[in-house]
Amino acid sequence: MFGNRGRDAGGYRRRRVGRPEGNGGLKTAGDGDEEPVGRDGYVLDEQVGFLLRQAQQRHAVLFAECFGGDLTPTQWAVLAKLAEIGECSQNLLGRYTAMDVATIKGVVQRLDARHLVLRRHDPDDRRQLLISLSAEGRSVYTARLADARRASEATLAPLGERERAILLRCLRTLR
Amino acid sequence: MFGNRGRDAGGYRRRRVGRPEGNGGLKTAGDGDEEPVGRDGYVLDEQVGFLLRQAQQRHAVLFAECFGGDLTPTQWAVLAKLAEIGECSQNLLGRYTAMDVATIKGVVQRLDARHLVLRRHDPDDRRQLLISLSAEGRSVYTARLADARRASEATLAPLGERERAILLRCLRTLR
DNA sequence: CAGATATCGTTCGCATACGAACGATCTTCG
DNA sequence: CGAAGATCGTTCGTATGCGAACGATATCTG
Repeated sequence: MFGNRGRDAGGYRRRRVGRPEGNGGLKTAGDGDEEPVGRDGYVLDEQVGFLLRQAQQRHAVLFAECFGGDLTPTQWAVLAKLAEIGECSQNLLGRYTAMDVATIKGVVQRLDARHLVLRRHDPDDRRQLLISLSAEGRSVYTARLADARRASEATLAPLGERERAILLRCLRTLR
Repeated sequence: MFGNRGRDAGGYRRRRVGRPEGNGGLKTAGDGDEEPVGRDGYVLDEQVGFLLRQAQQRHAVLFAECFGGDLTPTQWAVLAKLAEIGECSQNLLGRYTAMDVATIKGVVQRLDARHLVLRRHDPDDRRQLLISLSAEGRSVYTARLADARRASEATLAPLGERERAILLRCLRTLR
């Protein structure tokens, strides 16, 4: 299904982020070592942060493919969390979905513009803004659940059962 | 060293992205199941994409701590890659550092504003913009190498030797 | 050589992502 | 009650991150 993994589909080369294959004739500065160490033992391609960023990029592409473009991963996260826990203050919602107060504000704003969420002030605490799924938001959530599963599945596709479990456990530990 | 992991240091609560502990009295909509499945078997907190995003957030915090605020992960990636491969076209540099053409442009621009990189036109191919480390950029790279190592180390700290190796291998596979 | 095609860098628009500062409101404690 | 401290939402500035469109240039093909 995701056979060629969406990269370099044929004779032409799309403008996307992808590793240049091989070491296209580039001389690695600082020669002399036989080891696969590039410089000073620090190789960017082996650093967790760099790999994490790329893994997330890959996931973002697959996610967009599965969802056909509308609904970003963060927007979906908000919908899914609201479906899980029901009405919730914007602040708490941000913590549940791992978003900064400024970030969650923008995401909710865009979802509200599409009438997928409802916003109302908490009568008991006038500081709080309570967010919940609208009827349309709930139906969108239900309709897109299959896409979300496909996105996760597609991302983990290159891994076996055991590797998937270990990866998820490690990521949860790092979190 | 990073004992409390920078979260909720004491009596006050900083404004940061963090999981709310426990399930603070929230009723999970859709009850009846004993299983740890929240709704329809889809639990946001178990999805790769969500975990990847949070792992990267965590890394970003640790990276910023190790680097004292200046130099973002992407900026460091550019410096490190340039140190590895030497002068390079902006486009290729972007591919090596997994950045979009528009993104690498901004990063290089900011590094250039700080005189850490040099830019010159390729005389043989007037489309290309060749990027390289300036003298100052190289010394910054050398000086910060220890910080970069600490950032990677701090991120992987909660994992054992075997887990680290597996995680890195899995991430590379997903990439 | 000339047209088709590909590549490179730039720009624009949009969507995260977060720190910092701010005012409004709630809670706590004297 | 009243001041101090904490929390909530908003706004601003900065930095990624990517798609799309554009013009300039290089390469390929007939």
